[in-house]
Amino acid sequence: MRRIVDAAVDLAEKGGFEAVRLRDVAEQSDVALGTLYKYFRSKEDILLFALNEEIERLEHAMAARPVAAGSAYERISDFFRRGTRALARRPQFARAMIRSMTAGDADTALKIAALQLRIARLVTAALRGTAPEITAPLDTSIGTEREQAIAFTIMQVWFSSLVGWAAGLHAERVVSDQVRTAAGLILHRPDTK
Amino acid sequence: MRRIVDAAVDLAEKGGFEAVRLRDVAEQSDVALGTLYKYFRSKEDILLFALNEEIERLEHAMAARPVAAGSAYERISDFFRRGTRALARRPQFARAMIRSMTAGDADTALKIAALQLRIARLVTAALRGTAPEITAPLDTSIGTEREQAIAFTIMQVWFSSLVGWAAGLHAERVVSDQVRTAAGLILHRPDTK
DNA sequence: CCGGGAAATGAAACTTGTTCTAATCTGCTT
DNA sequence: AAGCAGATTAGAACAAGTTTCATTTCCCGG
Repeated sequence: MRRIVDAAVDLAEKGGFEAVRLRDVAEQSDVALGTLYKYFRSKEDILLFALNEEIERLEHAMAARPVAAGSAYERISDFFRRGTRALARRPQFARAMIRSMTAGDADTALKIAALQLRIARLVTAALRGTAPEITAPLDTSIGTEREQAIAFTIMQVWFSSLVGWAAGLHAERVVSDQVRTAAGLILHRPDTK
Repeated sequence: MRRIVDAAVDLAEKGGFEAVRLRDVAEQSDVALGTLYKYFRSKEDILLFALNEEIERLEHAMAARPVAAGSAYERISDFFRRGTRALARRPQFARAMIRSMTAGDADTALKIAALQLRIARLVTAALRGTAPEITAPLDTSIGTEREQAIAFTIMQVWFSSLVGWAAGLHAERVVSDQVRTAAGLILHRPDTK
């Protein structure tokens, strides 16, 4: 199962979503197709599992080195810049994961909702300038209602922008810029630039 | 070609994206598969063509009855409520179109970028409280830079929310609410509720 | 009326995600 | 050691998007 995910990630890094042919994944991980489908319901399911691990990594990185400097605007900008950078470092792989997020079947939608919560916790922490409590149960709500609304809204902007990036519509920097613009509008930055 | 789109829309209304089987589309529109692929590059291409027509319809509706009442916040909320309602009226069909938007190949990405511009023009018009100039060329920019940033940001929130709705994650009202929340944060509404 | 070329057709082939099946293997219990 | 349950395998089969191709139809200038 670890081998399955590793093989899928390996293929995704090389050629993106389409390159993750399940027959290849099965062969490269020394597993039969049937076994693969015992562990994962679909191709997207495998990549979402990988995405989950990436988010865990991001959680630990943010817990180890929280964005502390400056205003809320600066912290939010920095947080998403780091997150975007982490994705753009392996563009094909990131594209594959984003593609999996937009599959749109009810089955994976629930898993994505859970991922959203995890990220929202990180965003809210960055907004408040505190370290995220990554060991707390997911339904522990932090921040005021207003802070949660801000975090969620900027996450949505990030998601939209990432989808555009994944489709090849614009570059990594545009993603950071669009998020920063949104943060500026919400957090009353004078120079939206 | 009209027949092709009509057949695709008909099937999409009944069963969503998966129900649009190209063999069925071909049969229902009395056309061979090869002909279908002469006019459209892919399944998504057909549905994006339909989406384009929907946006045209929205343009005319907004030009005929522009949202004029109240504050910028109220106009924006009303605009997106109307847009969301128009989609939710034929949920399966809307899901299919949204699914096509997230396909993520470079080919369709450009078409989607053009659609974005069209909608952005409507949003900016709603923001300013003017009627959209739907006959002007698309690259005519209206509004200040700040207005364009606001329009674009709220569009991104709308898109994210629609993707969630299309995946069955939440109801139509949640889409309107999330957009309203974002508009409230940006346009300084006291009662974000 | 005729010939030529563009467009459409029908059908098969190919690809890849997903499912199914019969055979085999593995570890555990008695 | 025998036997059984459950996991695993190899491989076929199926579904649907996409491509290909030989043949037919259609239209139009001469």
